[in-house]
Amino acid sequence: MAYWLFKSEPDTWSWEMQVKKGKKGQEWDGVRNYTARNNMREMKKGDLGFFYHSGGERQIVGIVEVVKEAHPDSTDDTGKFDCVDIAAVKPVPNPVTLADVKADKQLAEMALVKLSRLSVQPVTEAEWKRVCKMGAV
DNA sequence: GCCAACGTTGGC
DNA sequence: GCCAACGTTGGC
Repeated sequence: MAYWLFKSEPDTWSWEMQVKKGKKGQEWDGVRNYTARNNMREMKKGDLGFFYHSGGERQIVGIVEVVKEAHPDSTDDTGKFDCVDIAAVKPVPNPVTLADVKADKQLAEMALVKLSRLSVQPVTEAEWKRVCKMGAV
């Protein structure tokens, strides 16, 4: 089991929109970055991820599950990019903000801090547990 | 709205 | 294959 973090501008694709898609989930399409694509290719069905709102909110608001492994991105006409399908699992009762992550010594090495521009990031098991604890999951 | 970080593109 | 120019992202 691996853990990930999906970033999105809430104006473009929000947690609320993700929840409305239910258990069937939704293609995480539109990614045009090779590192992010490669991360998605590593994902297995059943892997879990955080759902992070960038922009004005900057906080982890929910937990998602990979429901379909990497396949060609239907919105990409170059054939270079893949995406996975993810479904909302449950909200984070106490959203963990970027400031919270930065202020926590155990999370200082998180990709969210170190690789702030990467839209699909790996999360270690230790980081996962720590954020879940902070978020009262 | 600015700016730093960084990925991508294109000329050589 | 290198590197400068450029565009985009995202935090502040």
